[in-house]
This record gives sequence, structure tokens and C-alpha cells, in this order.
Amino acid sequence: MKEKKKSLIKAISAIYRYSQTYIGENIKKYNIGKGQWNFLTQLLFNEDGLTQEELSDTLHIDKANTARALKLLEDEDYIYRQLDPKDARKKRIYVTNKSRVFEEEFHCVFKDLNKILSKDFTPEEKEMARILLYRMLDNIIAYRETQGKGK
Amino acid sequence: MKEKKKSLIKAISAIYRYSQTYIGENIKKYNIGKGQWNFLTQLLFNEDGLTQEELSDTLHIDKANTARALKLLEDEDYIYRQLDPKDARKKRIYVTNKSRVFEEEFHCVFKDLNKILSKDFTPEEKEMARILLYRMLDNIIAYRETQGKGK
DNA sequence: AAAAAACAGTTGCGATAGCAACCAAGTTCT
DNA sequence: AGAACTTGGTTGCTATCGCAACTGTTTTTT
Repeated sequence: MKEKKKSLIKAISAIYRYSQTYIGENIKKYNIGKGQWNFLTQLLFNEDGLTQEELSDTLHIDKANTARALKLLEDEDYIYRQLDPKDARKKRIYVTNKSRVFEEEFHCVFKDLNKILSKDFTPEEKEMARILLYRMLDNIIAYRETQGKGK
Repeated sequence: MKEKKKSLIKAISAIYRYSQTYIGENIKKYNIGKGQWNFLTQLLFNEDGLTQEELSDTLHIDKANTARALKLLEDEDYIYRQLDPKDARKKRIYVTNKSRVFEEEFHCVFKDLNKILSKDFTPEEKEMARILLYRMLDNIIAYRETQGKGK
């Protein structure tokens, strides 16, 4: 029985899908879906007031999805859009009070997921995992840029 | 400006999506999509003759998707299904000669992706990334089992 | 042996994702 | 100023994915 080396991408795929399911289950009660968490956490825990384009770039998500996800978040009153007074093409996205009310609860969902994933990791291993993952991400972004898909 | 610790799952999500796009582009010429590579590589590079359920379990993919992906692979003549003579519920999946013809080319797509992701990694870092990722996967699988979603 | 339960695979459904085409607002070029 | 181009966002399309409900086969229970 030949021992095949298991590929990085197989693990990443499975972790991604199971994590999405986990997130979906744990944010369902807020009436938002697993396609929206990325945007909401970015706005809540990093910075709001970004345009949709900036959000897309930061999160590496297609701008069409960004438009759709933000629409849903807006419908549920977690964010609102405001036209940039300097440039009427841009819509700047801000979180609502409702988002702030649930901020801590949201945060827990992601802290918990992180704990699940890195269970029994030493602090050094956690840090190493983070570093290696973000290097992989940078690598594939750099590759895409050589292919002319910079953005 | 507060320095936020970046989460594992954000990186994993982005890597997953970019990798899926990469794979999709590179296997398009074989008339198969990014939803099918996981099954085909498993059958080609590990073992065929598995049932759909076994494939689902190994790849951590819902059995409904397995059925659909295999249907497409069968339509394109990369695999065939054979009823298990001992148990008429089971369909065992085998790769075709057509698959074997392209085996090396397929392999390159995934080797190349692996190279892109782990660019500038030392051999130790590559190994560490693999180990940590599979531990994360095992962790979330174990968590799911505590939640009664063993399979 | 008949009924009930378990198992393997399929289908229906709704949500998410990327690409391409499009529209409206701003910028640049002549 | 007007034409051409760029930029930011939206919509249409198609593919993927997980869950739930279903069909047909096998096993277990009584």
C-alpha cells in the first residue's frame, strides 16, 4: 500500500467547508448566512467606512458577491450604505447599532472556531499556522498577479 | 491604529477560493469543473473501486455532491460505475483509460498549485504546514462528532 | 416470513461563488 | 466642451455545495 503524501489543498478545502458549515449554524440565529460573515466581521472588528471595492480587495472576494452580501446585511439592518459625497460612484459601508449590540456574540463565534481548529496547538504552533497560511495566501495572490489577474 | 490578529479561517477561505479558481482554469480543457477534481484525483492517485459513500467520507464531501460530481465525470468518460455484486445498493467507482491517459497532466496541475502555495517554503515549513493543516482538519472533524454529526 | 430499521444513492431546494456584461458617475484627452 | 476611457457597483448566468426528503436494497427484529 503506497503511502501518498496528502496535499495542502485537500486539507484546506475540507477545513474551509466544515468551517463554513460551523459558522452558518452559529450565525443563523442572527438571520445572516455564511456568505456574509466575512464582510460583517471585517467591518466590525477592523474598520468600517470602506467602499465595496475596498472590501472586495481586502477580503479577496468578487465584487459581485460583495454587492449581494451587503444587500442582505443591509436588509437585516446590520450595515448601511452611504454615498461618498466626494464621489457619487462610491458607497461607503458602515455598521449599525444593531451590529454593535451583537458584536461580542459574533466575536465569540469566531474565537470558538479558532479554538476548535487549533485545539492542542502550542502557542508557537498557532503562530506558525497563522504565518504559514498567510504566506500561502500571499503566494497565490502573487501568482495571480503574474497571470494578469491583479484585481 | 489597532493591530488586529488575523484569523486562520480568513486565510483558509481566501486560499480555498483562489485555489479553486486556479484548478478550474487548469482543468477546463479536460471538460471538467472545479467541483470534480477532488474525486478524480482521489480515484487516480490513491485508489479506485471505492463506493460513493467511501469517497464522500474520505474527501469530507456531502454524498449528494459526490453523486452529482461523479455523474459529470461519468458523462465525460473519466470514470465508470459498477454495481457491487455483493450489495446492489453500492456503486463502485473505477477510473477509465481516458483518465489514465491524462493522469500525468492532471498530476501536474496539483503539483504546480502546491508549488505556488508553498513558494519559498523550506522543506521543514512545507512539512509543518501539512501537519498543522491536517491537525486542524482532524480537530474540526472531532468537534463535529461531539455535535452528533459524525457522518 | 413480515415489519422495522439501516444503508447507499439520487433529487429538490436554497445559498454561495466567480465571470462577464452592463450602467452610471468621474476623469482624461484632444 | 465632447469623446473616449476608467472606475464603482449591479445584474444575469452558471457551477458548486450542504441539508432534507426520497427511492430502492439489505439487514435486523419479532
